[in-house]
Amino acid sequence: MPGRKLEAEKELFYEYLRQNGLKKTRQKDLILDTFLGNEGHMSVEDIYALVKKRDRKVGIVTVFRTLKSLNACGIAREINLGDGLTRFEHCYQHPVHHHIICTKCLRVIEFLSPELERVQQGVVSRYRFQPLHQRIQIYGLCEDCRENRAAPTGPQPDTEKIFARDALRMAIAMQRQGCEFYRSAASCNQDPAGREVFESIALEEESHALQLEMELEMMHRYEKGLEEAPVFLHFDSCELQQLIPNLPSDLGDSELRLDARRALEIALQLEKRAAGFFKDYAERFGETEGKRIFERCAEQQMKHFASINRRAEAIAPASA
Amino acid sequence: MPGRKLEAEKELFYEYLRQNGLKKTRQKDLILDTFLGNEGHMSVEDIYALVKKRDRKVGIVTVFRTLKSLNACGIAREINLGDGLTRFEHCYQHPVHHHIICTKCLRVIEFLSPELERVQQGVVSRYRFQPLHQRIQIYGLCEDCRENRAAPTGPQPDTEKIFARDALRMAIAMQRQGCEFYRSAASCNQDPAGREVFESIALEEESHALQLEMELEMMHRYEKGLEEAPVFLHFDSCELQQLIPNLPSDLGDSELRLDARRALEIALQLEKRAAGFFKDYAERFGETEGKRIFERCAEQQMKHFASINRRAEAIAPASA
DNA sequence: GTACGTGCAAAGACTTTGCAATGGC
DNA sequence: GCCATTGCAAAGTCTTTGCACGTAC
Repeated sequence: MPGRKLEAEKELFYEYLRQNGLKKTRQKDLILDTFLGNEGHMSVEDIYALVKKRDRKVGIVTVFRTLKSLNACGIAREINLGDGLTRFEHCYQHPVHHHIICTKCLRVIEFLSPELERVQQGVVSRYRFQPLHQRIQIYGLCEDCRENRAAPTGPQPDTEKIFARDALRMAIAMQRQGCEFYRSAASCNQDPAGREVFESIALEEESHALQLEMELEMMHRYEKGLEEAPVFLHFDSCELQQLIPNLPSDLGDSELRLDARRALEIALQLEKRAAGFFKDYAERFGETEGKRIFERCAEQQMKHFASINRRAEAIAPASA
Repeated sequence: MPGRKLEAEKELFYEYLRQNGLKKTRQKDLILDTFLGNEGHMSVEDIYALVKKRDRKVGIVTVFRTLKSLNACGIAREINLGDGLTRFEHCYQHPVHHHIICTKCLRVIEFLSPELERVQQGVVSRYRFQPLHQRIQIYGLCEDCRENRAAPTGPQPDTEKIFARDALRMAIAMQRQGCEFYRSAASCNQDPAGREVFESIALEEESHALQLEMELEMMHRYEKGLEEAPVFLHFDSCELQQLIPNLPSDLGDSELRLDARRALEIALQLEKRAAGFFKDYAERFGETEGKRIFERCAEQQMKHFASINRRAEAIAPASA
């Protein structure tokens, strides 16, 4: 599985070479391999040192030139972490992100925050500015350095994996929240048929949540250290909360009475919103595993929507 | 008035020199003057070119060294706008801010967004990271470049002035909102004494708003181009809206009936919140004119609070 | 008079370019 | 065989350092 991605990256590079009339060489291959085999934010010198270990005859100029190519074809991204060196990070199927940099141990935390993006979008739009790329870097001291502890040095899972994990976590949170909503709606509902509807949908949500949790479990098993890796995608649980429909509370809370049809309508509302929400999220990201998870969730919600809709139509055929 | 700030900056530099056993020289003075006399984000070369016009014998090394000193004593701030040059911007009594950079015309828009700050703070705190400084830069195309217009070249007012303007604008918006609230509360209120209270407070707010507006007017008159300068401080009017108390709406909206005492209590609530709000804002910024405006507003709101409080006590002496 | 300041030149750090030999295709 | 590639050296860019002379205090 991880090998497949490596292959895809190499193929992408070769394709780039072909399309530009460039040639495949031992050195380029070696540099690509070295770059792909190392996570983190490496300077030219870093990569040169690693390459030299494998072939002492490679020149640093070739490393410069090859990294420029890797940058051009979307495998590497040139970044500047404020130390005057050009550094390169993995770019292929990695979401664009921001950096938190410890000025003491030089550890870099990558993160993404749709809320930050939203606020920023609001700002630039006031100037009618068209943003093309951005640089958000926060410098300071990490917890370990502040407390004079050694930073953990184990191999870090790569950002795409962490992003996928966080996407799954978000999907699970959504599913769990839906589940809880249907359960509480069922328990409040005095109408037996409506209650039954909520209960059955809660079960469906539960089963989907379990499925996602299992998937997350598998992911953790395959990827060492993934579970402990710091959060990458910051999502706001309030955002999820807002998708939950309000139960009609004109009556006292305990006197809720929704028949099957009304219950199904409410469920349709939630499923539709959730689908839209995930679709929206999926669209924010370039081709990544996380994006695919969001897409899948949106699809699944739409399917659930459709199945609930069929049920609603069976009760009372739709008008129009 | 602007001369006074210049003097303060020079004095700050001389003080720095004295405290570090360094010497005051013709060259340092010339470089400081040149830096202070030019807004914008100048590279060493830029400043060197300007300095050379006044004294051909000055060396670029001296410019490098002097700018390092200016950076060290808080008059200049070293920034990196992604073009590989170290640039310097005014720092003394200028709020820290972010940059939007047009990659075509190289124009730089400075901005500040407390909301962005808030989101960012939320992110770093999840990593228990202690942020010390940050770099937020958005690259893209400005409106003028997208539409192939020439960028306006008039002299830009400096950021501190624009910040002060925006602080005033915010204070005015707050005052206007309060005014509107008291007016509408008065018109809804069926209790004559309560209505009179709201009306009189509305007048006080109005007078304060007018005072601030006059101040803004003066500011515009003294500073060419200030009125048209793009927004620097992005504040969210919802944030202001949230300070407005909800009128008790247990009854129908038109049946509001608040006696003088209740009306005064509601006014106290608003004034207190507003004072807290401005105090909070003032605390976010270093020594700048904008900060002082926020502080003054907080004070004024506290005074208003006290005066309303006296009125409330006159009606019914406070318990405890 | 002492010690920092200055400006020149030189060095340093990072990156790019020129060029002759090499090696894909 | 053509032409991109490579690795060396050299150059380029931005910045800092070394040093002898100058000058502020």
